[in-house]
Amino acid sequence: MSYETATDGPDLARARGSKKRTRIQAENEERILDAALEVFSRYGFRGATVDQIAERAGMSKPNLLYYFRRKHDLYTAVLTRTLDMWLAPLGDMTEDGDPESELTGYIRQKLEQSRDFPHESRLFIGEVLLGAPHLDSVLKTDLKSIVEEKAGVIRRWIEEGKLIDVDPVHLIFMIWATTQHYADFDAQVRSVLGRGVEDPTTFRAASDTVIGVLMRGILPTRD
Amino acid sequence: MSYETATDGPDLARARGSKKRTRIQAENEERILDAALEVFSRYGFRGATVDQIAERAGMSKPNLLYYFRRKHDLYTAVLTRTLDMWLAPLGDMTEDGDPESELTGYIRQKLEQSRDFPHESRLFIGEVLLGAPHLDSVLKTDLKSIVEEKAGVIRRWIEEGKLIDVDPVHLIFMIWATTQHYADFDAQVRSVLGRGVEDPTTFRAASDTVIGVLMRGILPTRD
DNA sequence: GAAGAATTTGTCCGGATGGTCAGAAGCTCG
DNA sequence: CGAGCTTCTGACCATCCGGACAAATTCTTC
Repeated sequence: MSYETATDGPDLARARGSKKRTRIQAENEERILDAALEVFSRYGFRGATVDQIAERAGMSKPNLLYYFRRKHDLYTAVLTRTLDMWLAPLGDMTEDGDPESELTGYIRQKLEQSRDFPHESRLFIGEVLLGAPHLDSVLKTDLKSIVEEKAGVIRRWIEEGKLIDVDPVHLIFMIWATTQHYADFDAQVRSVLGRGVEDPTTFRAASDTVIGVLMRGILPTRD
Repeated sequence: MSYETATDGPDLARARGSKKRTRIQAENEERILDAALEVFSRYGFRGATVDQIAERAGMSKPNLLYYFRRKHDLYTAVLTRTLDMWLAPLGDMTEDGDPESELTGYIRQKLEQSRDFPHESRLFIGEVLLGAPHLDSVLKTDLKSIVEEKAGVIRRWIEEGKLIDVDPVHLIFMIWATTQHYADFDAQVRSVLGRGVEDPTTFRAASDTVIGVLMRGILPTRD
């Protein structure tokens, strides 16, 4: 005879319809997600262990598993939370306002993201590296559509003669690549420069160079 | 009583001084390294299993371990082999010849590398992502020195007025980032475009955009 | 063609790790 | 203050995986 009063954990309970989150739940889930982000981004999905995450979150493994029943659930949760933030700056880029300041602003935001949220960036690239098995569908829908939308904006700027003729999608790729580089390849950057982007001097040089070269590369000549 | 005629495996034998490699050794080590590259680049060090690599190499796990006694040895071997190739194009860039064709050539080579050897590129980034534990020392010596050398070349070009004033090291980072993006973020590129760089049209658009924007971004105006 | 070395395999081991489970402890609210 | 729910834990299990080993098989060489 099984123990009748036992529950199935907060996730399942909520999945069944009860929508309340207790104070303890909210706190712990937050702590767990933060810990998971750090560990997953550093060691990858397989490299991370549940014990490790639990320890960093300051709780026992079974207790962590009480909140997220499978390692995989936890990973997905962190990933989803991250993707939203990752995409946010692109959404800010609007057709009003001139291309120069819009694009410069976007690039700067991405660089700041790399500096301030390297874990998120690395978590994301780690997933993509593995072929994006957990968010393939999201990439093919959400990501694709926002890229297409913004590519449209850029294309209109080009038509108006405000930018030289470049492939908008590849331009976006270039922006992503050059900005994320400072988070994703942190170890490499650090080996060569002796410091990472968190160093103000490095950040300055990086943003001047990236913004300088990219903008010069796409703005019409008018010197 | 142990089996007296048993050997210690080819690697150890060679490490002890005997320099011969049998035909079988050469063939198998090659097969193993190829298999290891594919598996490691796809799943990362921890994600890859020795069984998996052995299977792909068409041999049993103990037999693979006969050639590389530890998973870690195998990983290091693949990584070293890869790093050399990864750095090669940069070495080709020489101070003679004009900056435009030298840099354009370099960028094109890196793009071709991304297209033709994506596994190598991904293996490398996977390692860097994890903080480059296995090749930290190599990065801090070999990589650092070649980057500094080439930064010097670029700096001289700038002094001669052949390039605009940019930070050479960050420029090199930009080139690496934009070119490797097509290998490392393959899954993302594919989600957005529906095809990867192996597609000639995509490759064309990518190289036109990357080379176009970067070169326009650093060459002095003369329109 | 046989001695001896190189290569290959089946089997096994121990540690790590994801996940389970029964119950203990803590909260909350009447 | 105590019933009933939520939260937490120690102990445990099954599986996966790197690696060891002894012996079988295949090469090489004389």
